[in-house]
Amino acid sequence: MDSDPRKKKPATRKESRVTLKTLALHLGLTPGTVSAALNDSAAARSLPGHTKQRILEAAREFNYRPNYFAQSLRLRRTYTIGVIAEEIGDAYGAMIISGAEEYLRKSNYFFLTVCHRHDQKVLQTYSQLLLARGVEGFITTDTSVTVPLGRPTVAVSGHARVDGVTNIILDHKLAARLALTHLADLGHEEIAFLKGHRLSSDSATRWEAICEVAAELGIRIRPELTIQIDSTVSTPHLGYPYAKELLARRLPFTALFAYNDVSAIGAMWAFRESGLRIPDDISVVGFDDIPAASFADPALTTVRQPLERMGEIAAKTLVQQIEGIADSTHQITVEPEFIVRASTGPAPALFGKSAAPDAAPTAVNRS
Amino acid sequence: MDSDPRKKKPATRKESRVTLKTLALHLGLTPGTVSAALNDSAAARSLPGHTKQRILEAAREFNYRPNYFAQSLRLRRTYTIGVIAEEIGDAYGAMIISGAEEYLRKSNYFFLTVCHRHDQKVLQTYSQLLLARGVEGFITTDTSVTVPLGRPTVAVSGHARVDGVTNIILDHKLAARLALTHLADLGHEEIAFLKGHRLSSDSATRWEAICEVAAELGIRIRPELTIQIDSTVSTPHLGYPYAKELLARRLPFTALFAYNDVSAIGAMWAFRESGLRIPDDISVVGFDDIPAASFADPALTTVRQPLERMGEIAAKTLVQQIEGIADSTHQITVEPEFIVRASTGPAPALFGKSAAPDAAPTAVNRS
DNA sequence: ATTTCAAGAGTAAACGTTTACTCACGGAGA
DNA sequence: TCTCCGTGAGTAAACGTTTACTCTTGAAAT
Repeated sequence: MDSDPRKKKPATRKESRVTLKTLALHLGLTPGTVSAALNDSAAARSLPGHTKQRILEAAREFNYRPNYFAQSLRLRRTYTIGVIAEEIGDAYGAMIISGAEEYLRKSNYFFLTVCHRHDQKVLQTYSQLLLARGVEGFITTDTSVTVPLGRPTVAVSGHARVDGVTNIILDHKLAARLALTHLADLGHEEIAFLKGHRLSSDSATRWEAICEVAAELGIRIRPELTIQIDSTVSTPHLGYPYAKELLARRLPFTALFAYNDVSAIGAMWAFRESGLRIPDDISVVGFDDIPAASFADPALTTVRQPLERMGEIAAKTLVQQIEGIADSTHQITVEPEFIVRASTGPAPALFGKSAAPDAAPTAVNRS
Repeated sequence: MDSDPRKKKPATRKESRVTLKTLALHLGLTPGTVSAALNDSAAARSLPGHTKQRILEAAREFNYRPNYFAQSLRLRRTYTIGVIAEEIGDAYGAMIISGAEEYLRKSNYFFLTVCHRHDQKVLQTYSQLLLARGVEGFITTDTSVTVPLGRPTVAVSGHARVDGVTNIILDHKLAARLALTHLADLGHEEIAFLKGHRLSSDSATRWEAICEVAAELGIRIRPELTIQIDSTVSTPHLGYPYAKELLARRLPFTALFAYNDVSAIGAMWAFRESGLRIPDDISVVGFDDIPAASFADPALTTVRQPLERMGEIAAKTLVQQIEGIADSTHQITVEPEFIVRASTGPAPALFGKSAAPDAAPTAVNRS
C-alpha cells in the first residue's frame, strides 16, 4: 500500500517509463490500438475520432515518447547519418560539419562523427562501426571514397567515381580562372605555386585546373617555381619552409598562388622575413577563406570555398537520397567566390622579372 | 509485377542479415546458447570449450555483428553521449569536440552533436531529443547548465552549481595572474579591458578573477577603460568597434587585455588604423590561443586555454561517471598557459600615461 | 430471416538480444 | 535402488513498437 503511489507518478521521479502499454492500460485499450492511433496508420482508419482524441490526449498527458530503439528495431530506420571527417579541430572540417549540422537538425536527423586523419584503414574500420550503429548514409570530408561504404555517401571534396558516392566539389576551373585572371590583370607573369599534399583530396584536381587555365590564359607555369607540399602540419608553418625554398632558388617571380590559406599565410611570413613587401614586391593568393585569412596582415586575397554551404548541400543531398526523393548523382559542383583583399597588387613593373632575387638579398642584409 | 521491385528495393541489395538465429541454425544450436557463448555470460559456464570455439568461429566466419538496436533495447545501454555545443564552426567549439572525439572513440563511445547558439530554449529541446536517442550523458560547451538534464553532464566552461553537472573550468585566477603580472612587469599601469558577452559563460568568472588579481597586484582597473562586449559576431569585427570606442574616450592606456583572441585581433586593427604601433605604443593580450592568434601580425600574446585537453577531460570524466567508476564532482580546474608573442612589449615610458591620446590624432592625420 | 458490411477494437507475430529458468541425461554416492 | 548432482543445452519471456489479420457487434440490405 505504501509502494503503490510510486508507480502512479506519470511523468517523473522513479524513471517510470511511459510505454504504449502504460497508455493502453490507462485507456483500457491495447498497445496496438494506441500505436495505430498515434501513427495515424492504416489500421487507425476504423477508429472513431473521439477515441483517437482520447489517445492523443493521454499521450500528451503522460508525455509519451516512443522508444527510439524499439522503433528502429522494428522499422529499420534510424534517422542517423555518419560523418567521417578528416579532422574536426580545424576550420575546414568544422565549418563543413557546422553546415551539415544545421540542415540535419532541421530535417530531424542526427549524426555521429569520427575523424580519419587521412588514414584509409581507419576509414574502413569506422565506417563499419557506424554501419553497426545503423547510420543510413555517410558524409565524408577531404578524402576520396574509393570503395563503396555500404550506404549512400556524399564526399565533400571527393574525387573518385564510385557507385553510390556523390562528390561535392568546388569548380576548380573557375577557382583557377578567378585567381589567375586576377593576377594576370595585375600584370603578374612569373607566378609561383604551392601544390597541395598528395593526401589532400583536392590537390590533383586543383592543380590540373590551374594548368589548364594557365594554358588558356597564356600564363607560363615553370616547374622550378612550383613546390609540392608534403608536410601535414596545419599551421602556417606549413607554408613557411616552402616559401623559403622558393626564395632560395633565386628565380624571379612576383606572385604566389598557394594551396590554401594556411600555407599562404606561412609564405607571407617567409617573404616578409626576407624583406619583401606584400603586395608591393610580391602578391599572394590563398585558397579556402578560412577566418584567419581576413585576420592576416595584409589581409589575404583568396578563393573562398563556401564550406558551410558545401556541408549543407552534402546533408541535403544525402537526406534526399535516403528518403528516395533523389537518385545518386556522381557529382555536384559549387562555385567559389574570389575575395580580393590586401595581399595582391600590381606586379612590380620596374624591377620586372628580377624583383624577387634582387629584393631577397637586400632584405637578408637588412635584417 | 513491374511494380513489385520498387518496394523490394527500399534499402539495398541482398542485405542478408546475420543474426543469432542464422548462427544457431548453422550450428544446430539455439540463439540463446550462441548469445551466451559470445558474451561469455553466466549461462555459458556450463558450455564445454569446444562448443564455445565452434560458436566463436562461426561468428567470425559469418562476420556476425550484434544488432545494436536490439541490444540497446534489451540492455538499456547505448554507448552514446550527446554533445551540445554553442557552435561547431568556430575554433573554440571545434577544438573541444575534437578533444572529446578522440577520447570517446578510443573508449568505444559515439556522440551526437547539436548547436545551441546560446539559446536556452534550444538547449532544453535538444537535450530532450538526445535523451530520446538514448544518450547516456551530455557534454556542453560555453553555457551554464542551470537545470539538470536528466543524465550525467559535463559542462565545459560551465559555472552553475547543479546536481549531476561537472564543470570543467579554466583556472581564471591563474590566467589573470599570468597576464597581469606579464603586463605589470613590462611597466604597464593603465590597462584597458574588454569584458566578454554576458551570454558567454566564462565572462563573469574571468572578470572577477581579473579584478581580484588586479587588487592583489595593486593594478588599478578604471571603469572608463573597461568595455562590455555585447555583440555576438565571432570575427575580429567583434573587437574593432570597442577598441575604437576606447580610443575615442581619450583616456591614457598602454595595454589592452581583451576578452578573447578574436576581439584582441580586431582591437589591433583598430589601434593600427589609428596609427598606434603594437607593441611599441600599446600592448595587446588575448585569450584562448586560437590558431589565428599565432597567425596575427604581430603574433598575439595570449592566455592559452588547452581546449582539446578540456574536451578530452570532459569526455573522460563523463565516461567514468557513466561507467560508475567515479562520482560526479562539482568542478575540475585546468591550468592555462601563457604564450608570449609579439603583441606585448615594454610600456612606452617617455610618453607615459598620455601615449594613446597623443598618438591617436597623429595617426589619423597621417592617413 | 438471412446475408452483408462496416465500425471498432483486439491478437499476435516479428524485429534481434539477453537471461533466468528448465530439462534430460548419466554417473557417483548412499 | 534411489537420490543427488554436474554437464550441456533448450525454453521462453522480456525490451517497446508496428502491422497484417481476426473477431465481435449491430444495423442495413436482400
